[in-house]
Amino acid sequence: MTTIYDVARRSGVSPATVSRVLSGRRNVDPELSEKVRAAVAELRYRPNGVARNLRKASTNLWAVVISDIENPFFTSLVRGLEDVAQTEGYHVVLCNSDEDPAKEAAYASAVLTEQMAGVVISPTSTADGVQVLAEAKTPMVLIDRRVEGVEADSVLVDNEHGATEGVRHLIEGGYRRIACITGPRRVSTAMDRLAGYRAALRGGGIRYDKDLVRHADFREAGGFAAMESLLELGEPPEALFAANNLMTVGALECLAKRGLRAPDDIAVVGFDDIPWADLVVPSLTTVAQPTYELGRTAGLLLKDRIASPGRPPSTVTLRTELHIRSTSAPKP
Amino acid sequence: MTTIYDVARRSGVSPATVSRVLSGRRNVDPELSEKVRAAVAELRYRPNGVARNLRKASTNLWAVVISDIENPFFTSLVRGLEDVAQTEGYHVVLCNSDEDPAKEAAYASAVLTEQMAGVVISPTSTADGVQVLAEAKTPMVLIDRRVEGVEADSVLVDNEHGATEGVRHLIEGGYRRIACITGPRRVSTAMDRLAGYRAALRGGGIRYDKDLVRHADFREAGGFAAMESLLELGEPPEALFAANNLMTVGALECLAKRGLRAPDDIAVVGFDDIPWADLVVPSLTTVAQPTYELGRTAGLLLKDRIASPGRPPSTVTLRTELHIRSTSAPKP
DNA sequence: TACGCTGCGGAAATCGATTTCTGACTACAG
DNA sequence: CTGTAGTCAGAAATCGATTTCCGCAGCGTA
Repeated sequence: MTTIYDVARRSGVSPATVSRVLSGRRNVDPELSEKVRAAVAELRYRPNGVARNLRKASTNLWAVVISDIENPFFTSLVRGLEDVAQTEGYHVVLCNSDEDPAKEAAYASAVLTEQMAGVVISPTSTADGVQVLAEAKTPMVLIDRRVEGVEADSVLVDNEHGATEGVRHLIEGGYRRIACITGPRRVSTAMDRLAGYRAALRGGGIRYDKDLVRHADFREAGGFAAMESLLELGEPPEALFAANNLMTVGALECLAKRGLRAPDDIAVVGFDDIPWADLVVPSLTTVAQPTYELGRTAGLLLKDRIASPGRPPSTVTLRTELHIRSTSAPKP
Repeated sequence: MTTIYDVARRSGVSPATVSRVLSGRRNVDPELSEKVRAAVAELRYRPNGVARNLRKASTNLWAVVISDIENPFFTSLVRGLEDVAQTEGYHVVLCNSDEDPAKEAAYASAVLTEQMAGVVISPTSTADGVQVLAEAKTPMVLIDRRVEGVEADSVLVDNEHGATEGVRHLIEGGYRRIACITGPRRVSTAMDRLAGYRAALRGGGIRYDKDLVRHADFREAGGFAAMESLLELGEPPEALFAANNLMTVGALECLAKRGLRAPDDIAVVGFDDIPWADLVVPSLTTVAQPTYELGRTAGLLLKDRIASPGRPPSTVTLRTELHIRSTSAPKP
């Protein structure tokens, strides 16, 4: 490998001068500067980033810790983050935690030993890794979920409002027996969306019936099972509000398997958009989150946090958007 | 930050001994060893990965250069890669090239300066970055596409065979005027799938008609436009074979917009599975690629390549799988 | 003329770990 | 009792850049 010393020797200057020419952080005699550039080109010199990182005590890596890149919600979010990272000169390290606190903690540990510049993280239920990172004062942005007792920049979505809007839309369509499949009790988004559901019922003068609510695991299989159990009720629901994309898909599969159709047999509104929702027939009504924007905003916050570590933490809340399609058509 | 020197001082040994205790690469007096461990715990010492990387002249980073993580094909592939990386002690840096050779080259350059351990790359049309990396002898695995003149491990899919199977299935359904929307001429997968299409026609005794073939850009808009142009033919096609997922979606959107339905007005087979293809009504017949497996295989090859750099390059070709669903139902 | 200030290049310290080299000590064979 | 091989701890070199510190030269001002 050619080093800065090789370049220095070749161009008859000291390594310090080479460094100064390349970083442009100090004036250098144009003649020497030219010689250095020539030597760099001739030797095809490429600085060693690791050595630079060591000296500078920082890297240009951001970690993004999410539960699963295959979930379209995170896919798009990561893309938004990567676009910011790229323009700001960072690289993104992808970390799939699979909702496993141990994996989250392992990644957090890697963030620290590898001296990464910052982290964007969607916390698992116990947020083990978040605690470690907070303690180490690593620049960190929480996305999607809040964590009790941790002061950090966050990018959230107005889950309660979004859920309310989705459920209100069903009520306005004439549905009154509306079921809800939400996520685990320990996850803030699950509880917020449930709260939104209840608020909408209240607004519509409908009594809350806890038999119509299921807490599943935010996964496809969980949505499927929850739907099955709802259909076994003596008086099955007329409509369903499902609190994330995977559980919505699971519920739809359950309906398909039973030969039931939306909205004729049961109307459906799902939280989270799914790709090509328009192509699904009947097309799915969703409470869409601005996922790309979520990632982009997280990136911008992280950049600011790194630039001014002392700044008090800020929380950005983005709005959801109700995409009315066919599965929520009003009652005939 | 606490360093190995702090630990050494605290436990009354030399830094060398601390290093040996922690790496376990040499026998150390159990008593000293115990002292070191105690000091590590007390000081909450965490080795500095950057310093280690510098000394060892290698990092534990893999780059994965793909065109767009939002394309489900790559999403799943990246997940497969990350799973291998995790078990092998590597981290994955995500690089979206957007099919732009300049971006690809920029990422290749970053791979070199950051001393990443290896790269998994889906080359853009001119493969600028691949050339740079090949020249630098960086451990590299090509995925999805071949590159002329570059000897490297590759993981490919039997594109020609998959395309043949998909088109043959249409022929068996009684369709004879079958159109094909494929990708750019410079991309190997586009040409291989076109070759498969032609082979199937030949096998079915159907004359190849170049008016029924469109070269688009592998994107949604391109598929849409290509479909429009096919529908404007004096005698429009009875069936369509589209050579990737995004163009298939674009074509379907075009059909939807015109009020045409598959398979009644035009039968459709698409290359690449799409998520929840079963939920789309009518459900889409696809030539599915083993995308997760593709990423996993690439990871395993990369691991081997790093372990034994001298080994001659190997190519793994995986099989596609025809998923017969509704859009290709036989002609009545 | 003397003094101070500025601009710029080079020597050397520095970042924090790993690893080579050296020397002390032990054990065992002759 | 001596010589040799083997173990293991510590001193110091090392990875490759950046940056501090120092010294020299040139210029302006009193």
